[in-house]
Amino acid sequence: MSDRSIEKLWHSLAASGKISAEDRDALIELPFASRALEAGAPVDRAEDDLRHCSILISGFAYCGKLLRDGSRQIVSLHVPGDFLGLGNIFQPANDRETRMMTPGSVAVIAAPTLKSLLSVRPSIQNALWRQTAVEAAIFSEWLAGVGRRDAQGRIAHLLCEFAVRLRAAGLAGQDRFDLPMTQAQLADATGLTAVHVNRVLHSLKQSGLVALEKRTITIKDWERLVAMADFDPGYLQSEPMTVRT
Amino acid sequence: MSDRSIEKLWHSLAASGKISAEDRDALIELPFASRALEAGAPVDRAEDDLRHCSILISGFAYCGKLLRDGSRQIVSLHVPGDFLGLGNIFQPANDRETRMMTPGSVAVIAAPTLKSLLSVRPSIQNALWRQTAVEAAIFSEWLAGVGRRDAQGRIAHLLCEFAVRLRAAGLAGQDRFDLPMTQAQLADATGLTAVHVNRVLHSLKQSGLVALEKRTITIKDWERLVAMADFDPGYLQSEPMTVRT
DNA sequence: CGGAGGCTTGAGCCCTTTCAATGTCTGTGG
DNA sequence: CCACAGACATTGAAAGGGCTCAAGCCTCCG
Repeated sequence: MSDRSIEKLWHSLAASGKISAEDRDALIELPFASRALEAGAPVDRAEDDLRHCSILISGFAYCGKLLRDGSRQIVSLHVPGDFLGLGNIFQPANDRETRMMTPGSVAVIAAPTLKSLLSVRPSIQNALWRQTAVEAAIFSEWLAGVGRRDAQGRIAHLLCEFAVRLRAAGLAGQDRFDLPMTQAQLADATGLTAVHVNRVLHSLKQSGLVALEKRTITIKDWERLVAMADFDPGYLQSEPMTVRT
Repeated sequence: MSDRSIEKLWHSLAASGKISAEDRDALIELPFASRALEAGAPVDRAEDDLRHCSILISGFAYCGKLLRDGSRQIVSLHVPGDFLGLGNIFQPANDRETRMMTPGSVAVIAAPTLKSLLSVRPSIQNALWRQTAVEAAIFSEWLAGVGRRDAQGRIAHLLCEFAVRLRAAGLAGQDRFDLPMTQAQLADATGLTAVHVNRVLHSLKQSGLVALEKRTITIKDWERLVAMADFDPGYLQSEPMTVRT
């Protein structure tokens, strides 16, 4: 994997735990396979028997669960630097699909290879555990939203969360960013209908909370949006925990 | 912690990873504080500055998120052997509450103490990571349910999941078990209303899928219930992953 | 015996969905 | 440069699943 593309991962791992230079080197040495992907392309094609994890280098991705009736629930959104399919280490999940929302690239690594690294480098294992924990926290936050917030609150919450995560990844300014998903995907992420997402989006606009131009969002009244979403960004970060290195 | 009470934990950890006898001993030696709790009692009272984790020894518990408007979303149910508040290791969560659903007991341990054990015993860390991963998988399953299943599907799914988890913990027979929660709690777990939960429960009964006596559930037609819930138990288990010991 | 928490049931409303059609944008090929 | 296709966005009307409100009931327990 090129030093260039690993930077994002490095940044996100370092943000979530103490990792030594040796850890970093060990990570870089791994046999990654870089893949460029188009928008809509599945990320975790399991053409061989091995399971894989990947690191999102550029672009945005989502992970969704397919229900038997054909509907879909998007359960997570991913920004560059995120691990994709970490759960594949423990469990195969045949009803999940991870796809790119935009063109981008990933670095793929076979799960067994990653596993053997982890057994030698507990601090990396710790960092990945932490990422799983943050993911779980986001899940439960979404769960609360879909279960107990109305449509406006859900959309508002998703906008808040995405804005914060983009800023953390250094990909967005203060209150203006590109929302790289269609309204249908927004609907699948919030448990709504594309039609209703459209209406809610426009009601947010008419209320003066946001501005919409194509897929660029400008948050015009952060305070009211946060209030409407009942948004508290605490769950997105986790403070580093000391681990013997 | 008594050898008796650690058995459940031991069982659940061993089920999720290779743990050596030394690991087991190291775990038992930890300074646990055993606490008996009444139904409805909060589990993670943070009366001191330290954060705590606990292990549920007996009884059932839930973890919920409180929304600002006073509503609540229960995000997880816990059976004996589960770790409670594992997320506390990484993040303080002031909008969460973990409470007992029934009388029971927990073994409490300060998070820093647990941390220091983990840094010495990677395989225990691995087992806890795995438990976090399973929890995340359950979250996302619930998310899909609340987002995309109708009320009947959600209730049916919860019943299926709980039955399977109880059996895995050795606490229930084939198709008959005690559901240790009120209909209001069921509602908070499924994103519904207590009133509607009541109606759905009775419609399941009238359809001949389940029988209800007080809070004892008998699943009378497992196949149709699974179909209605679109239930696939795969996400509840994770196969052990080899780790250097 | 009284109170509290939980369960049950009914009626009406509302948010969201469904269905269906139209509009807009972008890229492609003639 | 225009015609066309396809994906996405927008809008309206009507239906429905679940909610709200409200009352009554049961059961346990002090």
